[in-house]
Amino acid sequence: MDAYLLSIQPTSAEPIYRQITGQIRRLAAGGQLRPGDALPSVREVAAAHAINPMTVSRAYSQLEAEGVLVRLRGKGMVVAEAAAADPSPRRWALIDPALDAVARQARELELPADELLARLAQRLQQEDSP
Amino acid sequence: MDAYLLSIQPTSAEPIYRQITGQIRRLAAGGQLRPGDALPSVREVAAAHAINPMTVSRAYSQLEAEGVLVRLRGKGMVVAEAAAADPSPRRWALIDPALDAVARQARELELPADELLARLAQRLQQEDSP
Amino acid sequence: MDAYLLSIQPTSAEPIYRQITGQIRRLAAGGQLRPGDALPSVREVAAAHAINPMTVSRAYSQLEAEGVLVRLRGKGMVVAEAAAADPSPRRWALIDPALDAVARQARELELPADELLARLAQRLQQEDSP
Amino acid sequence: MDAYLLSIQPTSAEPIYRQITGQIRRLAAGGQLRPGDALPSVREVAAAHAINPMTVSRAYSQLEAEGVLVRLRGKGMVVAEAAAADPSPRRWALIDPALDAVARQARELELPADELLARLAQRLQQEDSP
DNA sequence: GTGGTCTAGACCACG
DNA sequence: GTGGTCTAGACCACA
Repeated sequence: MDAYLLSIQPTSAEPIYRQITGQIRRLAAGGQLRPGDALPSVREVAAAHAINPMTVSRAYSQLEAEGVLVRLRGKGMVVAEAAAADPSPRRWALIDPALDAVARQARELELPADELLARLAQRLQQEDSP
Repeated sequence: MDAYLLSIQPTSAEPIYRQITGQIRRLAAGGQLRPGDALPSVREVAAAHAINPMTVSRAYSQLEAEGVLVRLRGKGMVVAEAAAADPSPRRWALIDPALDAVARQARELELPADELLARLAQRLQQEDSP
Repeated sequence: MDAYLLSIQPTSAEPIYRQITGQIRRLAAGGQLRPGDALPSVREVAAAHAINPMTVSRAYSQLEAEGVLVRLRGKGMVVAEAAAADPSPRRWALIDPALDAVARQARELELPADELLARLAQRLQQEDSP
Repeated sequence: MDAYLLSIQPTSAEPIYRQITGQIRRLAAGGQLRPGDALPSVREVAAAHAINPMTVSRAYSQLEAEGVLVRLRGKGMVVAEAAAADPSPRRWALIDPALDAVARQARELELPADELLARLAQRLQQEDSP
């Protein structure tokens, strides 16, 4: 995995270390990161995104505690065997909160369901191609 | 408006005051809160949800600064005249970030677009009826 | 809970933050810390043991991620409802690794079982009284 | 001594080189490794457990520095004459820290002494037979 | 008052 | 080379 594949937005309200954990967690659950795949080193990620190594280290440590990554001493972090692509139900569980939030906000804004779905469909297509 | 119409989850990652401002802002933008409508008093909201009155007050003050609410001496806060239901484009802008997040997460999880849309559609229906 | 009830040994091979997490985890599992009990603030613990607040904060955050503690915004950390005293089997699971280590080392050292048990029994009594 | 008699767990929290030094030190103190006994070569151990030869070499060097092993040119490492089975008091000293840890954890978990001793006794028996 | 986050820099442990 | 740990200090967000 390339350090630049992570998308870090330092200005976001979401803490940097949480952006990292969330993305890696989802990439592993979705199968784009497979058991045994090596992750970019803490220093690589830190340099690539101009952030502090400890911030990256914190994210990796948390993923290790969750069982998503395992530490190979002296070699770095790799995706854990136990973190093979999640079965469908567990993957949906990871996106459920975001879907709930969208539905609630749409109801509060009284936005029509059909157009909402159309807008989401458009985004899903756009991001598929590139 | 009834104090209990607000949905507050103290354990959520989203700060309490932001849950309040977000919901009121969207209810006003969507037209469910109309100019002149009275809001529950700070004490009512605080008591109803067992949260700190200062937190509610802070949310109201921020909405006042935004022009969504106005403070009527002795009567409390009411929805501002200028906060009539937003035209469509501005309303969509309020939900765009949440849509972006869903699309990005779905791509990372490699979730199929059709089922994702079906799941969202289901939630939109469910929440419409009750 | 008093900040001084934690036993911190800065010279130990075990990292400080792990000493904290281990002790709190076991005290909650054993019922000496009950759901709702407040923990000493990060700053209190740091001052009491002359360690860096961030070290304490790191331990608390990890316990929150595990579900042992919950954060009450602006108030501090309390023991989670879900962290009521563990049933017996789960508590034993927490000490199993240490028991395994003792048994393995005793076998390697060819130490007699009866005297080993006697020595452990003695320690268990000593620590019970004070 | 056979290379496979060492029990190495690369994922353990205990560093690999320390697993090696600890086991050999205890086997020598307990008399299962006697002065003059040959140890498996660095390459054998490394191959048998799929670990880095440097790690094994480092463990051996440390044991040599302690006087547990001696390096015989062309023959490899053998147990030192001075490393005859330790007298009882010194052997107990090697297991004391582990006993202390068990006692402390048991107290924090509020586990009953009698059952704890029973569980340890069971492990000591089980591991004696095979 | 509470905890959260990040930085900068140091030192260590491991392979 | 790898990650781990800790410190010191700053600033922020929340209640």
